[in-house]
Amino acid sequence: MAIGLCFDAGDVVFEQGDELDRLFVITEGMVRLSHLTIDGNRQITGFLGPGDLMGSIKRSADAYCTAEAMTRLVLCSFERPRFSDFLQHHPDLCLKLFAVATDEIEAQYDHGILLSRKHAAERVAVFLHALSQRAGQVNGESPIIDIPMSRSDIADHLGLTIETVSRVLTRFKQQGMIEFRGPKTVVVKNMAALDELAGFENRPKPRMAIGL
Amino acid sequence: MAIGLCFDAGDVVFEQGDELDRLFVITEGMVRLSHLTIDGNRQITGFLGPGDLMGSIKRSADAYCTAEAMTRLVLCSFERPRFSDFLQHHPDLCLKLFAVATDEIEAQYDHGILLSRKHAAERVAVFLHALSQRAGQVNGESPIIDIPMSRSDIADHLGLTIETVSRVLTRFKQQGMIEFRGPKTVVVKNMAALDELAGFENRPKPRMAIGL
DNA sequence: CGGGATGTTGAGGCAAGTCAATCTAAGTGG
DNA sequence: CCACTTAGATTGACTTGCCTCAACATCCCG
Repeated sequence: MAIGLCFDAGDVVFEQGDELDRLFVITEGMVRLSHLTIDGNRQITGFLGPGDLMGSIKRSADAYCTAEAMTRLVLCSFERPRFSDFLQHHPDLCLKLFAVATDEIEAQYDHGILLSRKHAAERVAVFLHALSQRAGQVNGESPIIDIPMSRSDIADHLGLTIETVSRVLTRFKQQGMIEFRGPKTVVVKNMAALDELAGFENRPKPRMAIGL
Repeated sequence: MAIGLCFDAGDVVFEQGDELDRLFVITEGMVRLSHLTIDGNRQITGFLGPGDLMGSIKRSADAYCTAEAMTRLVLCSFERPRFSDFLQHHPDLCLKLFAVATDEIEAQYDHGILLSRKHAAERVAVFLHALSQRAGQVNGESPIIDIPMSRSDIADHLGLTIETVSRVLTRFKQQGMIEFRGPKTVVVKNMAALDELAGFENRPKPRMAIGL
């Protein structure tokens, strides 16, 4: 029933508009989900990692997003009809998945607030905070954050421009909050200040994400 | 199992942070869902109407939003544990609900794009478009839209200020796109122009919404 | 016919976008 | 190993759309 799949960085797993009747669980690597609007804007709806779910989950449908491998990627693929059958016979799992979906709705509410009400610096702070959380390593002081995505990806995720993202990051550097080890690696020198800026709402983050 | 409930306009059904172990199906009337951030911003996460679902759907949790009746309101209330049991024994319904949840995720993706990339005029156009859709009456020409919510609600839903919402509406009026019959009733004189502005993506809208 | 809530209009400022010019990093081939 | 190329990132000057603040108009309900 399940098929293993491998992709290289940059490969497209599925494309927006593709008729997709399949869903995936990420085993290894990271995925970027992006959506193009008719007026040519790209929105990064999310970044997924190991354990996360993506693809056509409800009835068969055209994919909302394009899914691209950001790193070497290992996936587990399921045919949706079979998966639906499976869920029919495992109602407990179905309920769990439903909970994951509602968590994602809440996460999107939060993201909407970020997009509509937060300043550029706050958005970037939230983003860095989320990255450091994901890394999981609570390196007491000065955690090192690896930023696997481009400035353009960050901008399209946070509703900013690459220039603004760049400017905010250099301001953070000048303020001594962070230090750079190359443009894709950051050392957080003042986590408290970052959390303060992020306006950290102490809601526990769901351990599993979902993408469409 | 199910209990009927009645509210007057302005009544609070449940409040953000309340421990909520109950979910509701709206029978009659409209509900406004709002979320307050720690920095004092209010975000209207959505407006719900007849047939829509809201409340604590996953595990018991503190409510994310405050739910207020915008009109006289009739609800059907369910205890979550019993509802979960019910779902356990009706996996087909569980799958349907899951589909509703994923529709909501998509809707939130779209809303995020609106909040991050669309101009004030486009946002208001999308909003008016959605209102006219909901009304359902495809009055060939010049549909009449009833706007049950305040400018403040609209602003907090679209990530704008009341002043900007007001300005955009008067601009629409000056351009001959709409006409006012009082501040809460609008006649659309040029639907094509409105759709154009809204950047109408021809995705079929889900018939059922969900709120947390 | 008040008076509070809601909506509109105007003037001015600012955060972030746009446009454009470097700077840097990472290849690539001679 | 080094010039050359190219994509990505940074920085700067300028513009602008929306927010802020403030005044005014209108609606609604006792």
